[in-house]
Amino acid sequence: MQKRMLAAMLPVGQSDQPVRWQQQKSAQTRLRMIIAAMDCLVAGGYGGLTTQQVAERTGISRGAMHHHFPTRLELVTAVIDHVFYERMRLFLEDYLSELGRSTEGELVEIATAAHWRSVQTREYAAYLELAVAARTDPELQQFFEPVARRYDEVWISEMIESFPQWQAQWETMKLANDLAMVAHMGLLLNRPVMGEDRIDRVNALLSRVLRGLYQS
Amino acid sequence: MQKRMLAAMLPVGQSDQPVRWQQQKSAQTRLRMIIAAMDCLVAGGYGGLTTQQVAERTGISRGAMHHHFPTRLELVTAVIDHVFYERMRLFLEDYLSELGRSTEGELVEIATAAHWRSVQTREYAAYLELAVAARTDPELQQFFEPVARRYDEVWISEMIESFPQWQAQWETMKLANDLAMVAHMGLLLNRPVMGEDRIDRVNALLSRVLRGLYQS
DNA sequence: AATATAACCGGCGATATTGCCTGTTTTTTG
DNA sequence: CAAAAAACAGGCAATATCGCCGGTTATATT
Repeated sequence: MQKRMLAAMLPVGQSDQPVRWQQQKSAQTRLRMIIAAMDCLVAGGYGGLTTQQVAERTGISRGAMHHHFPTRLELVTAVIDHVFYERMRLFLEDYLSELGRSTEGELVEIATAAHWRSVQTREYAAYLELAVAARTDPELQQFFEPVARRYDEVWISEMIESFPQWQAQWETMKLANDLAMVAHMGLLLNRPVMGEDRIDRVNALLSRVLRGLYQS
Repeated sequence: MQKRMLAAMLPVGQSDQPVRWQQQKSAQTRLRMIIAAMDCLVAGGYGGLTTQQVAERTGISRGAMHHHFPTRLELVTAVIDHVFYERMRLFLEDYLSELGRSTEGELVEIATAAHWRSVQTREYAAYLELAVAARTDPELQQFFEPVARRYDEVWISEMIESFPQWQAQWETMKLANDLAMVAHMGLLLNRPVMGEDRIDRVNALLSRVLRGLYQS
């Protein structure tokens, strides 16, 4: 099931593995640049995503950079695709491994805990910077929002198919997912002010609320 | 009660009203610049808060700007103070007026609805941009976080004193407030993707959860 | 092996932003 | 009324970022 989700979010140009040396090297360099750009986002926000920084972190010249991504926006769009794909991949990897490890326990709590862990990854931090910047940058918004909507749709549809036991109350499932999503994002942004203790209490309340939702 | 809250968040230099013409004019110009800076934040994020834009929106030259705020950071700190103060003032104004208008009804729901309205103001949008930028900008963080913590403390302490009927379960009150705070922030950031319908449903669920919290 | 293609390097000009500086007008003070 | 102080205007150098270009090395094609 997770393969279908990932396939639906796969960045363009990554579907077929390269065989030529140059293609492989090119893909590697592109990936290193995208990861460097992600690090720039985490370190300095969208404003800190500068071509010089990316080139320096990647270890290549700005000339080579211009060869792979002629303009900054093209790099940004590649980062957008990569971030959404990796966000979903890492969540599925973590969630499914946790699902196999714990013999029993509430699925809702496992999924909620996995989601909370997923928002603490570097990929989510980069996504957050892009999402916030897209609200005030029309150029970025133009490329970010469509992908964000597609990611949301894939997430919802796959959630429905992955939990057939709750298919009857899939509206409730969507609602619970939305609440966890927005609450976790808010917790992350308020972490410096709130502190870990209050965050843990809110997460405990959230887990209790979501569990109750499915039982009603 | 609200006077004490506001006094605790009052920006420095605004406690005594100016009497001289020049002082008054200077204060007016400074305020216009701060408001223009807020508009810049809402329009283009923290990166869009540029001295040229502020001067242009205010209608003064960059030279006059340098007279009132020698450096960009000094303007930003003034904006920080103003945003927190206005955020609290607008919430209290709206909440208290709504409290006097509706003869009965749950206090929790009225407060929650008022808080949801408060996060849709221009002042909150500016606060959000500053809060997000402060996570990756050490310079901004240095001035933002202390004020944010003080705002949080004033909010909590005043909440406790304003609702003596729930003083016995003030831990629950803090928890409920935290959940509403983070959920509303997350809703706001996910609005472009989620859409109004899902937001309304999450808000309805949130209201139901918070009401239940106080009754248990 | 020779040519073509791709990856990569370093530098240039254009643009934008910041801080500071000099000069002018308006208000306050002695 | 003259001098001092404050509000305001416009310009200049320093810095940073972006897009682009010519040239170089490594790889692929025939």
